Amino acid sequence: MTDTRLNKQGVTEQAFLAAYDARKYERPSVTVDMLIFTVTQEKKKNYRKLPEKTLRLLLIKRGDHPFLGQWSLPGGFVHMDESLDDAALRELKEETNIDTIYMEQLYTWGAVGRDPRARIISTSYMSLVDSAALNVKASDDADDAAWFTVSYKLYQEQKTLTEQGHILERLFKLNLSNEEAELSAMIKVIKTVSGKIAKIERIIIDSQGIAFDHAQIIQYGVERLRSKLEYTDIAFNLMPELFTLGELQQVYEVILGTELLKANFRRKIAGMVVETNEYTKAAGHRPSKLFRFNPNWENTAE
Amino acid sequence: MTDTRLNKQGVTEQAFLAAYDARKYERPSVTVDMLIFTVTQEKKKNYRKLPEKTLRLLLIKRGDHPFLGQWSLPGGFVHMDESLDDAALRELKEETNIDTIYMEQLYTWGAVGRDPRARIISTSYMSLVDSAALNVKASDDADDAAWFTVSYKLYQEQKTLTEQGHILERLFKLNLSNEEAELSAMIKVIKTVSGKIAKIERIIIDSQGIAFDHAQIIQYGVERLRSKLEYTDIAFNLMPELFTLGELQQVYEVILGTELLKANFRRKIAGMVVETNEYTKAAGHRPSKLFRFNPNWENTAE
DNA sequence: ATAATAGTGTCTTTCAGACAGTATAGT
DNA sequence: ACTATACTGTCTGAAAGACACTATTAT
Repeated sequence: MTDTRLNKQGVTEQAFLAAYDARKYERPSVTVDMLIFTVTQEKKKNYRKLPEKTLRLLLIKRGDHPFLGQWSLPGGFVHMDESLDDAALRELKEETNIDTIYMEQLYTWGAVGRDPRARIISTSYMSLVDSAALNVKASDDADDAAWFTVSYKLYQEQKTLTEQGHILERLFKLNLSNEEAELSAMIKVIKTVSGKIAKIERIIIDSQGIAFDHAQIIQYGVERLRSKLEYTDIAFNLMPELFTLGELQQVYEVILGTELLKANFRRKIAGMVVETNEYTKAAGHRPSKLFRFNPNWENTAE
Repeated sequence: MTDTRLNKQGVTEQAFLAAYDARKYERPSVTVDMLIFTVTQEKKKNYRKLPEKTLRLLLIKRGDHPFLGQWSLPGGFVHMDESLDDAALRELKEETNIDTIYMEQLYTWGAVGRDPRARIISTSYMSLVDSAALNVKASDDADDAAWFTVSYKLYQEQKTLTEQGHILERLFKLNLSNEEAELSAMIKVIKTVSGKIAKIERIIIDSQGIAFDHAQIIQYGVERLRSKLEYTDIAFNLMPELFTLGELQQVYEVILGTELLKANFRRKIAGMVVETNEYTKAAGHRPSKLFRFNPNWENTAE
């Protein structure tokens, strides 16, 4: 349809668009930052014991200023001819070489001084990958990528009552470690309630070896991952095709940072899985049935 | 601290940053789009009946190409010296003249062709305002702003079983109306489950009078508002200082689009409110106690 | 008196948490 | 036999849903 209506300047839509020049104004740069999580197995410590699982995050060692030598989230600039999601998928593919993957937009970070180079606004994405599918081709890229074990805990909590409400300050400790490096950060989350108005503020108190504001982005991502684990089926993106319920429970436990009771856990996830006729072998104890994801699981959320 | 380390090109951080020029690359424009919700009262239809409440959204009539004459969300470009949040607050202030307000970032929209003028990436924010505080100074701005009644309903649902899972297609109908105009859109939400990989896609099927991809942004916002209503205290941002529990329930009902049972509703919100010694007057029925928000309500979520 | 809303009590079902018990492989 | 995990049954209490009942005002 050709719209022939005129605007106040007496110009048609076609002419208006042809004359439009976005470059008249200064614009920020836009990047995507990827939180790529996986869960890996350690070695068996004992012929009986199950191998321990750990939550891992992919980071890149910076080879240039700023934050030279520190670790940052993989990511890059959004091209003019690709959508935000496509840019995220492209970065993901570059780092992990996996196509079919769970990916979700998290949040867009837009503080003015968050990147010392220039005004850069960054949209963060979270994706979950099965480490079995990954190990085939990991970090074959030339850049200095490495997986870090993620630990995220509440460190201190303080509540102050005020006249109109209260202030809740919580200090979280984020630890990222592997054989090569040990990174950490403290993130302060301040919730101020005054009358009916509540405000939440997040500040990086101390960032050791983590570039930019990425400690905060990681904190946000871990919290989202934890909360979504409880009411969606995202955990299965971290699992191989076949798995035991014990392994699935381990994944929940390592992400949530708590122990769960077996009987209750099984009840909770019962509808999400389908049993197979296969069993594990060569365990120093009773073999367990293998399950797969139930693709007809009715998920009310999202 | 002055970092004197050199990168691979033998340049210090200081020199690197001084030479950095972001303008070398083409960049998209970044805007914020505001979803400003309020709940207003209709006239009493009967000396006994409570006045009906409706959920309202603020829209702006476009006075220029593209989408000339259609309605869009208020918003604008992010300046180079302000954060994303500050840009959103500025837009909010321009439209409503209110400072202390609930505001939350929703999602960032980054499809390539979403704006015919140029490559524009837009971060959407949702804010909730008390209509009582608002009516003092509403839309005094020169631009053509108006409040629209929001109706959002599931229209059609279709489930197709496939070999590896299923496809769930849901069609939602969004209606925005006031005395002046009647806008509508159909939004299709497609959830594809294949094996363990689930994908959600949202498409605008038909947008009548709503500019750009804003129908989709509104749909996303209404869904977020509904879900947050159930597990947080955001509803109180739509309430005046003092309110009756009946009024509060009306607000919940009009947003959720369902009727709630009084006794159960009261149980649910019991901890969030504090009673006062005041009562409503001149009702054609038993007067009701006035409540205020309980600022010491322990909210576990977020 | 009546129509409308205000406010309370309680039964049932569902679900989460806790815990105790039985089953079964490999060494 | 022992150890570590696999798997099941059931008690409890909390929360959600449904419904019935009483209270109180302006007209």
